[in-house]
Amino acid sequence: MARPRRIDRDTVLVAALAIADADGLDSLSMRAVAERLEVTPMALYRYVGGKQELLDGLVERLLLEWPLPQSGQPWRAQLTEMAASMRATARRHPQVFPLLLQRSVATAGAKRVREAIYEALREAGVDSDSIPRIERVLSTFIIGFAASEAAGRFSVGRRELDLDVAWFGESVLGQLGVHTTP
Amino acid sequence: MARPRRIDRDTVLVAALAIADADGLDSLSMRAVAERLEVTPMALYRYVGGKQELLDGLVERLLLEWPLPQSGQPWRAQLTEMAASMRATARRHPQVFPLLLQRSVATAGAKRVREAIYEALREAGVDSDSIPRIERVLSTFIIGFAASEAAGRFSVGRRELDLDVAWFGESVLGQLGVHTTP
DNA sequence: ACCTGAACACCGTTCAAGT
DNA sequence: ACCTGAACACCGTTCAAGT
Repeated sequence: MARPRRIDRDTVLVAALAIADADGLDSLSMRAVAERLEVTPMALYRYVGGKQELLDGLVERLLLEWPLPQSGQPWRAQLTEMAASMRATARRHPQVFPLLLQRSVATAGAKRVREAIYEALREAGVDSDSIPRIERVLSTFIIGFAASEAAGRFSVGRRELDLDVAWFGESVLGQLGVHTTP
Repeated sequence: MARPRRIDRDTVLVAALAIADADGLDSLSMRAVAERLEVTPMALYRYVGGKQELLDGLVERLLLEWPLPQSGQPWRAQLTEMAASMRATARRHPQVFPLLLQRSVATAGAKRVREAIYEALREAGVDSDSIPRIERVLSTFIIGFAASEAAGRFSVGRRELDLDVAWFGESVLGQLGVHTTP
């Protein structure tokens, strides 16, 4: 007998994200998600394989819902905007964000963000052999920086951190001519 | 009645690190540490305040035992060596390492490493106002990179990652003249 | 001073059953 | 097809007691 579905995968992930944001990653349990959805813990296992897969799902959701910049803009503005929205996301989900550095780069969500950076680098005229390397450097820095900021690792204020990111951009992006096809 | 001490803070942290390295962070519990030390879970609470403080202690141990480079070497060699030993530590303790990005920069261990980088930057002739900013950029990149590498986030091999770090160093350190006092 | 014992309020997950 | 119930083997931590 087909019953009406009370929950689905997305309902579960949304509830999990809400709990993590409100009460922290330590309070995020299968049982807490179940309670919030007014369902038995075991009902969740149909939609997420278990706790680990739940965490993977959260990261993937963050990546897939990322606002990507308009590709009409100049490449440098695109990259700057992506860096800013990365930090904004980290501030919105400080508990979940650090997981980004621990999950593989091979998922659909990771690929989506990576391709946007590739596109900006192509528009910058970067030699195609150098693109993957530069993307790894850029994304690793900005994710690490945003995670650090969100976790309160730094001892200086937002203004100073804005300048840190600007300085990094100046150093790395300002150099891209070296790798540019003439 | 004074009894002989069966364990101390360091014994506890060493046991915890061993468990995390062998079985993963998920298997690291107060109870598991206690069992390994042949002691009751509650005996640990005299030496570490609780689970959170245990994790803080692990990070602090990693930072305090960091091999710092000889200060006789050229500044660039010092920084390169620190980056390499950071990645080596991450590979040795892949489970604990990512915690580095989530813990404050205000502890004694963090200060010790930071001062070594400051020293190298001073020897490079970097303007003293710029030093803290450059240190944040360098350490955030290299910790984020090492954590990503250890967690298997990247899809390319070690050789390629060595080149990533070299490229980053070239971009950022090669620029330091801009901030150098004449 | 240092450690134990018992207890409380939690976990993730399996397995069989209900509709 | 979708969810429940009971159970198992775990957690971190408090509180009072033992030596």
